Amino acid sequence: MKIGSILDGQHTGEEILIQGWIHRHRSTGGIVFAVVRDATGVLQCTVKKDKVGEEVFAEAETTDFEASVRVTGVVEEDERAPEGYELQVTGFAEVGESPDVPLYEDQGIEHELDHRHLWLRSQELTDVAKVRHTAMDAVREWFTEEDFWQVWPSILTKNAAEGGANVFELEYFEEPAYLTQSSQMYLEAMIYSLERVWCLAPSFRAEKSRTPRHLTEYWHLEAEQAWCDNEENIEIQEQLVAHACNAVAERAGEQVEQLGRDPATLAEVAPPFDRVTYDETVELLQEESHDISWGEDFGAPDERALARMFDGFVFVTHFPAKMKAFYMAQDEDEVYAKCADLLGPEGYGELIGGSERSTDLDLVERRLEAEGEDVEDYEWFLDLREYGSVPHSGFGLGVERFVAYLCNLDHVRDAVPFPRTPNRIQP
RNA sequence: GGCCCUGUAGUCUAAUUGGUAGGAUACGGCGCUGUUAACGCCGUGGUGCUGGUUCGAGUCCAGCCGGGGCCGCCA
Repeated sequence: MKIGSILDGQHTGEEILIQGWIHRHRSTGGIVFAVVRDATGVLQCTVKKDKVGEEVFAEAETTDFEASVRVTGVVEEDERAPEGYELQVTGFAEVGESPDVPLYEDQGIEHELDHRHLWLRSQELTDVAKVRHTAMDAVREWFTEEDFWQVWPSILTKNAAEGGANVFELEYFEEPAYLTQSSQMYLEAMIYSLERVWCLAPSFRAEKSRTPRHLTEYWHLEAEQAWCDNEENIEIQEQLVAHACNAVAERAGEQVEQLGRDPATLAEVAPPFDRVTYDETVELLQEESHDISWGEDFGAPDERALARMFDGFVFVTHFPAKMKAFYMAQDEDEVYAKCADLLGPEGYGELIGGSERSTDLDLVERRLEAEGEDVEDYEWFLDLREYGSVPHSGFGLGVERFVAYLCNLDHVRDAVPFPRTPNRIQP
């Protein structure tokens, strides 16, 4: 029997069996209170010595925190129990003992990360996992509803892309290869048959970034659409994000509330989001005495200031083309890129980077060369512009950053079960 | 790549100008028939490593190792 269904009042008065782990354990001599957790909730099990006999009582009294147990008993409504229901125990069996489990109320961050495999049992990380699941579920259903096909690109690649030296290199038999930083180029290849595609794949950055917004391995939600310009691209993003926020509010409201995020704020998220151009943003920041001039990218403090000005999600559009990636479409003067970054509320920073893609074979080649890339490695990508080229756009969302926002986390590492940071690859 | 902080029992932490390392929690034992991170009493257990300064180092210095925060880079 699942604890959740007991807490829903479906089994009051019945004798049932639950299976779970010891969440709390108290004893007053003649009564043991064992609070048992399963994936659906926690339930207090009350073991009375005069009801169960010496042997069962001893088993319940000596069990450990986090031990796994099977408990039988009669469900009763009782206001003295933490959840309003408790199990009057008739049988108690430990399945797996748990001597000296290194989990405590007051853990330092180092201990917590060293024991991440156990700390995942905490209420907080369980709530985050459920919210993340719900958000990704919502994303999938939105894409399907909007005629997008989910596709599965390769993770091992020859193309460094994004013009970065920050790739993880590995030996692919005798030749060097890399872990992907973005699936974009593979998605672009697939729009010629499926037109609208999306993927959820890991991306890797070999960058020693130690900030609340960076992981070396993160999950990248990317989409690419044929026959789509920058404007429509933005509309897709805001609808997708709004749908996911609304779904989380509706289906995981309890979890986000527990994590300190008011579900109502997520329920209210709706398109259209605010938009500002890069030029306007620079002016706004300069008015607030930020040290920024035209042609410079925004820093984290700039993004936080912007978040305060707009109170919600905001798109910053039309960045100077030379600041942005080689594949972005540009205006006629080649000054601005047809792109948009989505900044999250409350200083969560850049959640999405997206753009219309350039179909100008010549321009893409020039930009690649300017970034010191070997054009030969990109032949296949350039081929896409050679054969049946089509206006198209796409974007990439940082899943952990989005989940961090949904869950009110102060660091993206808690948005993923096993965070990878520059000096942590275990557990 | 830049700036800053930090390392004391299993865990969280205290220790004044350098002077016998204290508490909490966990764990072990005893007690307790309605606990809510139960409680009461008793017990075990500690200064990351190497060197230096000093009569004396958790404290000051150097190096090493570990960890964290902020920024750049980006999602």
